[in-house]
Amino acid sequence: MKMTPLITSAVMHFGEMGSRWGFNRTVGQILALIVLHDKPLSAQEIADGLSISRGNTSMGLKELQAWRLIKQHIVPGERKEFFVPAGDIWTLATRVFEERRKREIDPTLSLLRDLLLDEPANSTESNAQKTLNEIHDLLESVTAWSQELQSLGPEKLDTLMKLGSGVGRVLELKDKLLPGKNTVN
Amino acid sequence: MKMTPLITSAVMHFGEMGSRWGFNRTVGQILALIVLHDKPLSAQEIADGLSISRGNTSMGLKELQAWRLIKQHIVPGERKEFFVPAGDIWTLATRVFEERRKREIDPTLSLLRDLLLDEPANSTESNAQKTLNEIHDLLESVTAWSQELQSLGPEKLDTLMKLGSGVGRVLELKDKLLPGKNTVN
DNA sequence: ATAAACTTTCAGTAATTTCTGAAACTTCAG
DNA sequence: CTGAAGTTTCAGAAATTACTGAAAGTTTAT
Repeated sequence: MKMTPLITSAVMHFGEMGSRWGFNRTVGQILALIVLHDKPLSAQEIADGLSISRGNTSMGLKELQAWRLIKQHIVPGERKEFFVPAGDIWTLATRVFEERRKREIDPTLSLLRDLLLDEPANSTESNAQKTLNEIHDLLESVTAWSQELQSLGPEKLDTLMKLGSGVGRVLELKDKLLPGKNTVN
Repeated sequence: MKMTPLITSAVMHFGEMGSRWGFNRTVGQILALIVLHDKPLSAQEIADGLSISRGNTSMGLKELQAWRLIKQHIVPGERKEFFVPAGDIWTLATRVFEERRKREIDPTLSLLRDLLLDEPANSTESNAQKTLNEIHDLLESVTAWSQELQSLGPEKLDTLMKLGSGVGRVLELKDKLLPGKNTVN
């Protein structure tokens, strides 16, 4: 499997960024390698290409499958397992986004719900609860919103994003269009 | 400074989540502590409350200031420095979002621009470039979008988020409203 | 100018995370 | 059933990241 200079720099970069995106260096590298090659890759090719151990490769592939970013690809007549991206770039981005939401927001939402059920023991707690409640509401909005965006699908998402500063204007007009929706101001 | 059970669990939780949100455990704990207390806190109170070293506290506070999540608060007649949240919950969320975008997206965007300038050496590279270009466009959309959302401000953002499934419908109607905007489909 | 009250820095240590590679496991062909 | 071709697991090693605390730095009052 070819590792041209261009591909190498991209792979290395995605490795470095990996840790910021919720997975570790090798997982990032493996993902980049698989996404940038149109041909399905075997675990061994990946290990060789990145000069990492076969064991590490196996764990990385496992994690990428848990994130639903790659999938197995069966080559008829071949014993080995091959891997390909689980979808197009938009799909992958969406999955990363979704998965991070699960890890970064959901556990907090769940804790906040519990904490808000307790009776405040004094004014300090009562005040803290007020803040926790704001955080809770914010996270719920974000969650609902992100699920809404998910359900739009790539094309509409793209339209929405390209709408750019039009969003503000659409928002101003929305009351006339959608009288059923409640207004905040 | 009181550490009631409720506040303690919240602080501990935000500490654990901290690493997932881009900063480390103690930084998360310090932030939670400051946000949940209406009174300004001194570095010493924070160190004591969390049982961490004064040095670590100092570094944590520095980082939170770099993220623009807390600010100094001068108490007349006091020599010590006190710290308070840099704004309301929405402001803080926005800042975290913005800061993460800078760390997680901008460097990649910049690398991709460079890689796309190179002439592809062969068909493998040319294919990889096609994919890199898709990633580039996606990240640019996300960046533009997130800046757009920033500029709406908390109230409108809240309206937009609460709009929920109305977003899809607004989108369908937008052509009639904003004939100037280009359409993707 | 001194000292008290406070903050920051940073070298060394501790804790955590990641990686390796050998052993165990699985699957298939003959 | 045996062994070859492959995959996974996991204990220990390596690398990275976070934390401590003593020393150096800063600011203010006298």
